[in-house]
Amino acid sequence: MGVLKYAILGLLNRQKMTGYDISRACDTSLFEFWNAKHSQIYPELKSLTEAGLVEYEIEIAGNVLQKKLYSITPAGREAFHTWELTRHKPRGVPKDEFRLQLFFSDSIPSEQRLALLGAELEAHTERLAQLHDDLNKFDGIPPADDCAFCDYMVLLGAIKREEASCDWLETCIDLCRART
Amino acid sequence: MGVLKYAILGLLNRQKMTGYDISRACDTSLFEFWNAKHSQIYPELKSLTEAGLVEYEIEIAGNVLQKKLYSITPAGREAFHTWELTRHKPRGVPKDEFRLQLFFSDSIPSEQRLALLGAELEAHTERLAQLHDDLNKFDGIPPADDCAFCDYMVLLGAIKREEASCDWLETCIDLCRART
DNA sequence: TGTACCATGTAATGGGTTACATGATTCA
DNA sequence: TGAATCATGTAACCCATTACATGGTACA
Repeated sequence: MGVLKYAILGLLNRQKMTGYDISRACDTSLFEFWNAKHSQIYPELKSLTEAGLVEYEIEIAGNVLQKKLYSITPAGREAFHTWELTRHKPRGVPKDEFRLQLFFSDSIPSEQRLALLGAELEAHTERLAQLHDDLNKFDGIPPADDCAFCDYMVLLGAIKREEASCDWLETCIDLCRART
Repeated sequence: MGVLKYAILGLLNRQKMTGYDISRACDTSLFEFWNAKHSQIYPELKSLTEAGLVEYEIEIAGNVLQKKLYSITPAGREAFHTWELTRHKPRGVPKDEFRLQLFFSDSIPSEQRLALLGAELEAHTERLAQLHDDLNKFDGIPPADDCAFCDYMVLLGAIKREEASCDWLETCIDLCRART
C-alpha cells in the first residue's frame, strides 16, 4: 500500500508545493477520493525526502518564516510514473455505517427506519447540489490532455455516486411505505 | 467510533453465534458495507464480554473442541438499540486509489488511460453481474418487517452503486475518445 | 491589535491487516 | 489419511486521527 506517497508525488509532479499546500489540496481537489491530515503529510514528506523521491528548498516568506518548498526528483518521477501505469487491485468495499444500520433496521419501528432513510437522503441531496454547482463552474468540457479534464472526470464520478445514493434511498423509502 | 462493536451486537441480537460465525458473516452478509478479520473480532468479543454487553457458554463440538457460543445481554441490547436509533454523521468520502490515479492521468498517454478505464469497467461489470445473480435469488420482495427485507435493500444499494460506477466509467471512456 | 490563515512539527491513541501459532472436525 | 473447513487466539506492524505545541503573516 502506501498510497499517500503517490498522492503527494502526483501533486508535486505538477508543481512545487509546501506541506501546507499539499494539506490544502487534500481538502479541496483530492477531497472526493483521498484525504490526509497535515500530521500525516509532514512525516511522509520527511520519509520521501530521505528516500530521495522529493527534495526541498527553503523559502523565506515575510521576514522570518521558513517555508519548505518541495519538488519531485527524477527518482520520484520514475516511482510515480510506475504507479500511475499500474493496475491496482481495488481494496474491499468501503465501510458504511448507515448501511450497517439499515441492515439491522428490522429491529426498529417502521417510522424510525423511515426517519433514518429520510435524513440520509437529505444529506446526499444536499451534497449532490454542491457538486452540481462545482460542475457548473466548468465552461464546457476541457481538452483531454489538460489536468482540468481529470478534474472534470472525477467530479462526474462524484455526481454519479451521489445520484445513485439518492436514487437508492428514494427506492428504499418507497419500498418501506409500500410494504408496511 | 467503535462501529465494529455494533456490527457484532447487531448480529448477536438476531441469534447466538461463535466468533467464527461472526467472522463468516463479515465475509458474506455484511460484505457489502462492513468487514473485519477474526484477529479483530476475537479481542472485540473479549472486551464486549468484560463490558457485560455479551456473554458466552461453552459448547462441545465432537469430542474435545470447545466453542464459545456468544449471546447478547440486556445491557448489550440496550446499547445496540441506542446506536440503531441514532443518526450518525457520515465519515469522509471513502478513499479510492483508482480515482486518484485517474485524477493524475493527464501525465500518461491517452491509450494507457483508456486501458486503465477499460480494466476498471470490466471489474465493475463483473461485480454487477454477481450482484444481479444474488438479487435473482430473491423470490419477490420480502415483507418490510423481515430481516430479508434489509438484505434486499442493501443489495439494491450495492447494485445501484455498481451501476453508477459502470455508467461513469463508460462516460469517461467516451469522453476520452471524443476529445483526443 | 486582533483575527483568520499560513506554516511546521510531535505524541498518544485507535483501528485494522498480516503474520504467527495451534489444534479439532468432517468428509472424501 | 489428507484436505478443507471449523475454531480460537496473540504479536508486530501500518495507517490514520486527535490532540498537543509553536509561531509567523496579512489584512482590516
